[in-house]
Amino acid sequence: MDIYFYNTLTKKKELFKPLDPKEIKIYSCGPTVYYYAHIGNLRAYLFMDNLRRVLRYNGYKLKHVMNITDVGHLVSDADDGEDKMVKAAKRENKNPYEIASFYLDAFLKDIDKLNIDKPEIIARATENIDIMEQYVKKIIENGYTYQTDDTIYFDTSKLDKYGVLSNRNIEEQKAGARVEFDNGKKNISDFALWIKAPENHLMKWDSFFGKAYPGWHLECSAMGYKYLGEKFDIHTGGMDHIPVHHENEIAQSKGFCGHIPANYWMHVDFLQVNGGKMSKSLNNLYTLEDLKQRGYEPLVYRMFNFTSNYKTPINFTFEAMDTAKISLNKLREAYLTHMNGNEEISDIQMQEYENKFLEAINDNLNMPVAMSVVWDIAKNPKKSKQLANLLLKFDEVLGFDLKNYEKKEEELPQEIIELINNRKIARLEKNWKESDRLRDIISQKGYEVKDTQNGMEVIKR
RNA sequence: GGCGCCUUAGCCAAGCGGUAAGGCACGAGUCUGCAAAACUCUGAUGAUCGGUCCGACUCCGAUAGGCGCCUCCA
Repeated sequence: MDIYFYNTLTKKKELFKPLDPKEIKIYSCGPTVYYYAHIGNLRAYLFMDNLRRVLRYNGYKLKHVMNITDVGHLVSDADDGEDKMVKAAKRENKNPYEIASFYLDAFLKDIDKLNIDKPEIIARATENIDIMEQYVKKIIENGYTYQTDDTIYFDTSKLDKYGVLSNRNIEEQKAGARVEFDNGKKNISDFALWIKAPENHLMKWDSFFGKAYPGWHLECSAMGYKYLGEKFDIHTGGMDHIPVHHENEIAQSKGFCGHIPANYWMHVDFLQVNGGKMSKSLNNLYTLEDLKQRGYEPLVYRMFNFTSNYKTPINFTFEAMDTAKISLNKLREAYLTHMNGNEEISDIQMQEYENKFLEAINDNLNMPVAMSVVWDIAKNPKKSKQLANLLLKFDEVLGFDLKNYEKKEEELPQEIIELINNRKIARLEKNWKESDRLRDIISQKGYEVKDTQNGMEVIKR
């Protein structure tokens, strides 16, 4: 079935045509590992996961690269700022390499917890300095650069057009730019490719330009080229990458080989918190760990994300997280219930479910609509293994790990077990007063008591 | 100063030029000694104003509010 993606390059939803139907090539801008990922960051990787799973559900094989930025990026083009890695290193009294490996590890753990399907290739910038150097040399050879005492700049005025993604153009920006024009740059949109390292700079490499380090945007172009070639199918990233990072990647690629590196550019919009930006100063930056402490397992956050489309902003509220938490439990319960059912579902019905689901996910990853199909199945009054298996199939895209879900029989402390037994006796004797008293005690100790048709059920809260 | 986006019921939200998916909450009911759970039922005329059209939430314009980018940021 046809797949449609919204393409930032053309600003339209387009039919997806792979370069090579045997293998889809994707590049995703990954994290800069200088601190814990917050849930806004993680939305981007849930999107990436979603894209992977949808393509695979459609039968495609993937070659997907994600970079890990462990080279410090300067705070600005002018060489007067500290870079993020160095800043973090100072903060924690470690060297930048220790910072990188610590937070890379934390990041990988987070995406595992979210059940995110990892790209085939995870490439660290520091391990690819050589390819970046080659890349720059070629751009220089092709005549797209100029150099100052300490920096090699990309000359954006040499391009036929700069700003194809974001509709920016050099002239307009000059007019009302808020940013100071850096000394040495010819055009405001020019950017550093290769920078001579000051004496005290910690991360630097020997190169044709002396001890130096790469500019901000180079790593993605170079590693994309290394693993995927001059042209690949899809490039993903956050909204914020559109105006600078991805424009510059496009510029670099044009300077390197004359064309835009990817056919489809897909960007995730931001997660907002209570209608506004998430920021440290507002004290609303949450990590997975923060959510866990408030009682939301990581997959709840996954569920929450499926209420909206990736390319619109989503508003994070704890009310919505409660919704997601309950929903996830209901879906799991429904799955188990269907698993134990034996009713027949017609082929026509089954086919309709499959078609609707596929149509939704292939329509630019429309997860809200896909979920409506899932709920339709989950709430089907006929209880059927066929439906359970269908949910399992859809779970290849959803990623809730239903297959491994089973109702956990909580290991209850002896104290609680005794209370439960006493309550059972009280109930047999129809001593409701005692029964309620015991329920209150159990509840006070943090356990929830339910009297179902199959007897008493006690769950830790 | 420039570029762009958003505004749909209490909350998260989808789609669509022809009279608004889904989830959760709320409310009502069934069940139960009660409670919880489960199940059933139940809600919006689309920020405001104006225009185009036989017909607009869906297109155009204005107003209000919000968000993002132009500087590291998913």
